[in-house]
Amino acid sequence: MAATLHDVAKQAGVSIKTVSNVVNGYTNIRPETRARVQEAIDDLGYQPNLSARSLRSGKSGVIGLVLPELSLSYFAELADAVIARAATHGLVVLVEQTGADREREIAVLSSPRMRLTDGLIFSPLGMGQEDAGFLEVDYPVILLGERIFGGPTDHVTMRNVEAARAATELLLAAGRRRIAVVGAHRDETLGSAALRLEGYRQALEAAGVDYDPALVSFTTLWHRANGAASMRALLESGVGFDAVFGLNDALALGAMRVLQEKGLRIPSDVAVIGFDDIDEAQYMVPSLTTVDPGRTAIAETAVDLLVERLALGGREAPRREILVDFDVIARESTPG
Amino acid sequence: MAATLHDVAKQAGVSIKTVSNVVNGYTNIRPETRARVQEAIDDLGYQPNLSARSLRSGKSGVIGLVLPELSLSYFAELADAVIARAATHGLVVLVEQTGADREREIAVLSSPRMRLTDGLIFSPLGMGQEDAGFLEVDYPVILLGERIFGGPTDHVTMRNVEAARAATELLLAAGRRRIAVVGAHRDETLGSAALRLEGYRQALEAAGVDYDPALVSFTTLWHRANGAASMRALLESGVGFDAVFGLNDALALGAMRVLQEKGLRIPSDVAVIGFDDIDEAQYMVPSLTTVDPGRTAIAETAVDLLVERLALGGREAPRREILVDFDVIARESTPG
DNA sequence: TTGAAAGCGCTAACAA
DNA sequence: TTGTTAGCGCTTTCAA
Repeated sequence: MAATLHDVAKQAGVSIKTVSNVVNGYTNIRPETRARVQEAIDDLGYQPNLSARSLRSGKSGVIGLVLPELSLSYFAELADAVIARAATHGLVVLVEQTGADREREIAVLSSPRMRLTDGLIFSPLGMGQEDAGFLEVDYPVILLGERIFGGPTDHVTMRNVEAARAATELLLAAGRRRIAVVGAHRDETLGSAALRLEGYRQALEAAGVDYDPALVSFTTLWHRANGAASMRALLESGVGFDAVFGLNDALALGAMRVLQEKGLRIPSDVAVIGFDDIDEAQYMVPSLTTVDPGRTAIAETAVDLLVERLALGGREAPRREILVDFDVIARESTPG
Repeated sequence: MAATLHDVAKQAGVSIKTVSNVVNGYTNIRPETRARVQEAIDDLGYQPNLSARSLRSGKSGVIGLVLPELSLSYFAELADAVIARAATHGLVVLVEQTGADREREIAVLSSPRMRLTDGLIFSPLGMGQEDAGFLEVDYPVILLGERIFGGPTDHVTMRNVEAARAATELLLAAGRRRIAVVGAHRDETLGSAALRLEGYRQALEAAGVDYDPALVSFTTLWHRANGAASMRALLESGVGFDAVFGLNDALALGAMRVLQEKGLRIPSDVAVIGFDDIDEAQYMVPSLTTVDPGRTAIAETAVDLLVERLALGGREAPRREILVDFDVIARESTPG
């Protein structure tokens, strides 16, 4: 049986309160008392019971991270950064996967399973603007991504439109005019896909290049396999193109694989650019030009905002909308 | 303020025990009572307080997953599978990263931060056989990996030696005789690196091929970057080789990148095989021949074993050592 | 500076 | 079938 505050108090010949004070590092304790208590703690191998502490204090020291799936490299690297940052605040992270499914995303927000977290970092992929109401919960939520804007919570996101525009402009600057897009979503006006497509269109328009819908291929989840399938469809459709904008890196890498299967050279025949700057992008052949959307900054900002909310202890504070900076990283898959 | 059992009981005009019974799905309740209680629960939006439940019952419904880092695709995919399997048991997963650092691995085992987990799935990379004693803790631990054998806990691992031997044999069968190894660790007799190297040596010996230490390159963490660096060193050393065994996929992919930079053709000049079968392996150009070490089976077995231990409620049971099956998956990076 | 005691919300033993 | 009650281990007033 694990030792409790009582056991320590008895052994040290002090009251339970004094032990608690020592454990929690309060200052006003006579040094010899502290020493005696500490000795008893070490002796008994006392470890505080976090459930009891949490019940009493209303805080568990656990935050939740809700994301589509860890098998998507972007989210794995995001989770890595979130957990690392949380650790610097003394917080641990409970990770939930939703499979990008709207129902599961909504369910997790009111799930008793998540009730022992003090707050949530929430990255939906299935919910849409019309679901913003579900974010009204009685614990702090930091929203990530671009499925919902102007919701009731803090929000950390990237400059999708500007970044996608910059990516497209890099291709245009290289003289490419027939730029295919892999990964668009149908009937969306919000979400990463829609926003990045918007950036693409803005860049075309600014350059005086016509938008050709035949160059845009649609898919659902942004896996490598879907990038490969989309590229096959584009090639079979016979529509000509001299560049590809993968709306994320996994799509771009899947597409690149198919281009090379078909004997097309990158970047001379077809230039390729991605989005996310996942680690593997730089080890491909050719290495993938991409956009660093500020993933680490997003993760760290999200944790920091959540910690601030937690410190508020439920008091109201204006919601914040944070946009992190991006970077276009030129590698071998684009000319120049 | 969130509703409690008391509030629900008052509203429904029953005792707190009855509400508890309804919440926990006990059977012996009159239907109309149940209905009345359920109505009050819905009405008040009652959600059980998990800290209180956990304090009282001694179980939190949370398991811990301790791994080196989520940025390594192997561990991201492992975590994905662990979380998914845990969900089928109604458990949530707290993820901790150790950075493959021995001190941090040891620390996490006795960390109060992990005290609210019911048990741990523990995948060390820094600890060694001599640290087995640290695994003697008063909660269930399922050990993963091959750093410690014969320890006090259940253990789920892969057939490293046999799988590495099979991988090497595939290269030998293709007529390769100068097989370089990327990712070996110095002065190790245990651990994935040592075991896979052992499998490599066994295959060579069985085929009557001499072991040439000059073909073995050493590194630390199994990142793509280290695979690339090792391959550069091998090429600069001038030692001739016609095949490469990357001790994991990330290393193999990093190596493959450098081979192609240098204008070597895969597999005609140099065949490449990896280990792990991470998702991206099949989208490389050429796609990577590799070993599927049974990652999903490991994850699911680990969760199931932990759930069994949890059900035991601390009663003794013989420790188990589980070896999952592997598969060699031939793709384009090897001939034939 | 330290102690006594209440109570966080729940489960489970026991009673009715 | 339902109610009463003790107490899990801790933090936190309030008092000494």
